[in-house]
Amino acid sequence: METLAEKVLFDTVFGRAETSPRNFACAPKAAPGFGLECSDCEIKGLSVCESLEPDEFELLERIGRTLSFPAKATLFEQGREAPFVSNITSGALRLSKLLPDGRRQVVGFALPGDFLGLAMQPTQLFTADALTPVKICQFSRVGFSDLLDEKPRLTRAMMNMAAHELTLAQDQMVVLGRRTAEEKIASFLIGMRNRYARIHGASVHVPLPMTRLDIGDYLGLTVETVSRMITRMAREKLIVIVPDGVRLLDVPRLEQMAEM
Amino acid sequence: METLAEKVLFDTVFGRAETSPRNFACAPKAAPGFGLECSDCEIKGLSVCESLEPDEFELLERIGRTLSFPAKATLFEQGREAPFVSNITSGALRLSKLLPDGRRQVVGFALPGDFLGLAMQPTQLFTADALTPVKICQFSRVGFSDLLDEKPRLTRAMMNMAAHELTLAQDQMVVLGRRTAEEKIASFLIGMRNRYARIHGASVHVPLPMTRLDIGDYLGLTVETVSRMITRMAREKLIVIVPDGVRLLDVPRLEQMAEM
DNA sequence: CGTCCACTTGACAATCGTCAATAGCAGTGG
DNA sequence: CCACTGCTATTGACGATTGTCAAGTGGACG
Repeated sequence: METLAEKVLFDTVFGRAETSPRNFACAPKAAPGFGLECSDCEIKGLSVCESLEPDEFELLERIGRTLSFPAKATLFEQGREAPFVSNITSGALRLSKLLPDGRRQVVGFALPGDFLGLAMQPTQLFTADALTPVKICQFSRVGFSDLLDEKPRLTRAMMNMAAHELTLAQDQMVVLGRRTAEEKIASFLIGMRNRYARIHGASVHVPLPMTRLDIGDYLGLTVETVSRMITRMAREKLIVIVPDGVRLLDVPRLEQMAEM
Repeated sequence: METLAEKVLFDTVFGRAETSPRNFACAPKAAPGFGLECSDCEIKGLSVCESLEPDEFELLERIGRTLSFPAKATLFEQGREAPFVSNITSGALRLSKLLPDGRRQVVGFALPGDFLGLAMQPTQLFTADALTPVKICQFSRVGFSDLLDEKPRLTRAMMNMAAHELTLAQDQMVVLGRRTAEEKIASFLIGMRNRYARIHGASVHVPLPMTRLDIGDYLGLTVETVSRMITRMAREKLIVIVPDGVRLLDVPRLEQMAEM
């Protein structure tokens, strides 16, 4: 339901994707309460689950369940117990760390296919808030951990995913440490576009479900600087600001600014 | 032993390893000096190897070799082929990413027990330079990858290590994005102390094998700012500058400044 | 003894943050 | 329907932390 609404929003606001979307072929069933329906899963091809044989999904289905959260819901908080790990199937999350004095660092935005709890730690290392209505596929942490011991290919997939996240984190370090405000925004926009491309297919339309404050806390900037830079890029015809996102006008130029 | 060091230096300086990758998994070498001696390994308890049964070390010994590098040697360069992965057994490395215009971000300093090549990518994602003489335990990437498919516990250990690195990277994002110059230095010093504590045991003496420039490129600061902050902290009796490092005088205060 | 490099220190500049005011929009309730 | 509230975004003026430029010290090494 949320997914459908999202897709409608996406299509309404941004028009059709440049290349055909790959993952919305079949309509998902709203799963009431418990139980998984992996065979219907819309992000099968993106998640760690793809490393399992079809019959192995049964094991997952037994220890997992699907859950929905409304926008603005907090899925879990930094420092609390972490009894579950989960796989995002639709929606967007903000993952953030809070400093004692209130300063905040957004360590990432989680999208469909992303896994929460890679660290398999007993306590949460950051807070996760829903930016849109969100659906996840949730597993008991210890149950999932036990499953890893039985399914080497799943472990391998998790290792690859962790390694991939690590390289993204290192790229983000470069952005945070060595780039100007304008370059940070450019690299953020290009990065979001690339991430949506994996899910919806390539498009110059980039939904931004997070606020300017969230973007600032992700890039190590203030709201005001984010706003000024986005305004400036719009004035310079690099982008157009649309409701709930932006449209990229000069991708080559933006990519050059974001260049690694 | 001296012969080996010279040969390695030769290979390093003249780039033999990177231009003609040899497959050590298949090479039936029994040359004295080559091969592993895992039973004598000084970082056994710290590395991924600890996840293996004693008899499984034999497999590692067959596909790996030990190598030494002098200080300032470049182990590998960003963008080049990555035929090997390795485990650091002694020394310290600087891992850095270079931007087209010359700006540099140090993404980490690698110490004994750290693993290079977690991402298992065919090309290097960053450059690794020796800050001190370095010893590593090196494996062919594909050979090691194959071993992972046979040894689930090793895969699990690698996953945990990648996940741990990821949490460290996220902590570093907070430092880069949301901390002042002084806090960055404090958190860097406390972080280095904690890492050395795992290896050598706790101590207020913190060796700093890297230059101020390296520290700046790690923390998103300039050399001058790093120098000023360290000088100031020494003036305020938080630390004492000693040859090749610092001595921490007021650890509680520093920890408070670095607090997460 | 001279060169090189790391480090330090000072003066000045600029990017970005802080503070403040305002507009726009959605939701709420009289 | 409209006032009211609260949040987000934008814009301007000003300020400070940090970067830039420059000069100089000291240690390592040939």
